[in-house]
Parts: sequence; C-alpha cells; structure tokens
Amino acid sequence: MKIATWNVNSIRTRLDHVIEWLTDNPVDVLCLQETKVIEEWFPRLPFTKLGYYLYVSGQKSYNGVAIASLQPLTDSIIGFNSILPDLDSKWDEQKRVITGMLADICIVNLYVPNGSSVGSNKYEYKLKWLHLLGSYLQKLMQTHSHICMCGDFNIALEDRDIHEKVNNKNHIMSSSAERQALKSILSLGFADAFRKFNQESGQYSWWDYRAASFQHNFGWRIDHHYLTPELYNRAKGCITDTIPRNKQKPSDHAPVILEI
Amino acid sequence: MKIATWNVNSIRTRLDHVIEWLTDNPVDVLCLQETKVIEEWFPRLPFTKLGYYLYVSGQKSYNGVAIASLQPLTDSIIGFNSILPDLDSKWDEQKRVITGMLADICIVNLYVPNGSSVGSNKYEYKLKWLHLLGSYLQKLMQTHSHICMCGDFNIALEDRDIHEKVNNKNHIMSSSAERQALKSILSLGFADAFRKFNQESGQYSWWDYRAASFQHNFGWRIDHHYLTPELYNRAKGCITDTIPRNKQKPSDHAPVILEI
DNA sequence: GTGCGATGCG
DNA sequence: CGCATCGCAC
Repeated sequence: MKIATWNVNSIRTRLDHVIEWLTDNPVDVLCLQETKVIEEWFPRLPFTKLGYYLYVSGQKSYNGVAIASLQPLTDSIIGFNSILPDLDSKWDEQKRVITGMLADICIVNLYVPNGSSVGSNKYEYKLKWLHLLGSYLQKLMQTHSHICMCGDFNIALEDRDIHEKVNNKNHIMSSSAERQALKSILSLGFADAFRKFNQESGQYSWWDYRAASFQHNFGWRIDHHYLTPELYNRAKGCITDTIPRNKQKPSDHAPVILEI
Repeated sequence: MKIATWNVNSIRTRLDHVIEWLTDNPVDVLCLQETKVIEEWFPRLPFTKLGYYLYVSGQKSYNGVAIASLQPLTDSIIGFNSILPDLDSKWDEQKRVITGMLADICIVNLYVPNGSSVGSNKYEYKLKWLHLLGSYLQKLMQTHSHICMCGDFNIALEDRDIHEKVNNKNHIMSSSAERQALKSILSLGFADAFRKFNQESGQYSWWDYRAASFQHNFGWRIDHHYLTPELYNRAKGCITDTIPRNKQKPSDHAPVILEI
C-alpha cells in the first residue's frame, strides 16, 4: 500500500499536475496540503474519475488539506476539536488537519504552520499549534494503534535535511524550539519512515521558488511520514518524486511516497 | 504590401500568439494596440528574431501602441504633441498614437479611447481626443499625401458593423456623437479599406470576453484601416483573421490585414 | 517566485 | 471575462 503526501500550493492551479501524477502513480492514498480552496470549490470530478474518494477541509486562499483514497475511508474527521472538545474552536479556523481511517490505519494529514520568522507572532502560533497537535495525537493513540502522520511539517528535523547554505538555528523551519516541539511529538511513539531507508543528505521535498533553488538543489526535507512502531516495521520504502517539481509552473513541493 | 492592425490586450501576455501569428503571416507592418507595458519592458527580441524593427510607445498597465516593420521606418513620432506643439502635453500622457513613415506611406497607429459609457467623463475625453486627432491628421496631410490610419477605433461606424443585439445609439462605440466625430475625421479624405471589398454584416474584429460572445459572433467591427484616396485605389484586399481569436487565452480582438 | 484576492478598466 | 496592480503569505 502506498500513502503519498504532497503540498500542491493550490489544487486548482495544480490540478493537471496532480491528476497526471496520480494517473502515473496510482497511490492508494494521496494527502494534499495547501489546497487553498473552500470545500464547495474543490475540483472533485477529476479525482472521482480516477476512482478516488475525497475527504476535504478547505478555506479561502490559505491552507486547506484533503485526502484522496482509492478505498473509502471508514471515518474522517476535520480539525482538532472533535478529539479535543475543550479546545477553543479558533484553533480549527485554519484548515490544517484532516484525519481518516483506512482499515486499521489512522492517517493524519497535516499542514503545519510555516511560522514566518523566529520570534514572530506566527512563530509563537506554530509552536502552540504543535503543542496542540501533541495533545491531539496522544488522545488519538488511546484508541488507534497504527497511525501514519504525514504532510508538510514546515520543520527540517536534522541538519542533513537542509542544504548547507541556510543551515542555522535561527532560521524558520530549523530553529531549536521547532525541532524540540516536533521531537516531543515524535516521542509519543513515531518514527520517520524516510530515514528508515535513506541516510543521505541532499534528499529534499521543498525548494523555494526564488533563486532557482531547485536547479541548485537548495532544498529542505520538510514533508514527512511519521509512523507508529508496527507500521514503521512494515514500511517497505519511502521516496521523493522530483519529476513534478521539474514541470512548468510546479508546486514548490515534491510528493513523497511511503510504501507499507 | 500588407499592413495589419491588432489590439493584443497586453503584448507580454499575448507574446506567443503574436509571434506565432507573425511567423505564419509575415506582414510588412504590424500595428499593435493595448500593449500595456512601458517601452523598457516591451519584449523586443522575439520580433527582432523575425526580422522586425520595432517602434514603441507604452505606459504601465494601460494603452500602449507599437509598430513592427520588416523595413526600417524612415521616421517615427510618438503622440500628438510634436505635430501639434501648442497642444497641452497632457494629451500625450495616455500612449495612444504612434506614426511612422514607410517609403511614401505614413502609417498612423491609433488606440482610440474606449469612452466607458455615453455621457461619462471618459466619453467626453474620447470625443475631445477624436477632435484632436482630426487636427493632427489635418496637419499631417499638409506634408503627406499617402496616409494609412489604422488601429482600434472603439467605434463601429455603421449598424452592419455591430451584431444586432446591441445595435443602439446610446451604446458606447456606436453613439451618434462618436460616429459623427469619426465621420468628421474621415471627411478630411479617408476611406474605409475593409468596405472596399466586403459589404456584409457579421464581419467583426472584436468580441467581448463575456457571455461567450465570440462563439455566438456577437461582435463589433471597431478595428479599421482608413486610407487616403490613392492608397485606397491601390488597396487589393482587407480581411479579418479570426484564427487567433479561437486560441486559448486570446486577445478579445482579431488582427485585420490590409493588402496594398 | 508564485498564488490568491481586491480593485480598476474595458 | 480577462488583464494589470497591489498587498499578503510562504
């Protein structure tokens, strides 16, 4: 079974790329981030035609997540609030979390806040949001043994996940507090699927549109699959597909495919 | 010799269409309107590669005219002011006129103001501008016998130049005052090249982007070549090429080609 | 650099 | 409806 994650930077603008990719790569599950569209305007038909069921959470202009699955999900939930009912519902205003059940696997599709710059209000929001994500997962793990948490984490955990030029601790996506916040979540019992198979540096999933970053491979590995132990043991591979990043008007992210 | 006129609605956005069209239709002269770009940013190279000399007058976002010619023009002038030195230079702030000499032919390339709606300030501006154009041509005719005045006139002179649905005298582009202003100019000694060869209605050069106008041929003939008598006698044909209007993301205008 | 939205223009 | 600008986000 293949579960892919792809920040598409607008599903409407990237529709042709995504559908072409899905045609060539009929993964069982595709987790999308930054769809940038309300549910009603999500372009469902091209996915349906390929046999995918869609589970969508979206807003205007920003954020937005969705899961496309060849098998119908037996359950899907949007946001933090239904699992964390005491949480102020403002934390679900930004559409960044969608969770779905596929057989015994709980798929948590995330678009972690970017955080803008270290020390900014958005940075504080990111850290707080990551803390809530920890609470969400802790609660989820009480009832689900097999969790695949994937998406755009906007955090590169290790120095080998960043091209050298911007490898510093005060940079957004690699600051100590962000890494610590993510590690704290992972300590609940998650392991990075990609690093089970590949220890190399230079394996990125995102390249800034500016300064021809992709051409120089000045990228970051910020799109991840984190798995609970049994799933991690079952994992057969995890690769990044850079083909779509070479197209005209690409997303700035490449899809990452987990096989279990 | 072929002299074409084409309102391209942004030369940067339409560059591929224009260059492809010029490759297939290597007219001697192409008069462009609504280039929507300052001179420095006009995409010259693709024209140069096809062997065209360029004469450009542009501004940011709006208006803008240019002449591309296989032979170098022996003279070119921008705006009204150099011929009407007493005129307030504010009348050349909008880049709507460029004039060039090719052998003994004076080519006046125009983008006449649209006028917005009958009675508006912009309508008054259009009428005043047309009056100034008359003065400009009168002066020009003192020294030039052969004038080809072409471009987007934003006026349909006769009812047969408009699809029936909007054929009324209070509509912008067909109101009596506009038609009268243009007729007054033509009375200086100009004749409509297109009507030398084609008396039919339904022969349009512009179709609104809205309401699938082109599909229904709900158009207007507002792009014209007006010729002084000897040129008019020499004219061998004048046709509208609707092929580019069928492309993806077309200009709302089609090119019109005069052969003399 | 790229996408989205709002606004102005036609 | 399409283009251009601007401000914002990333």
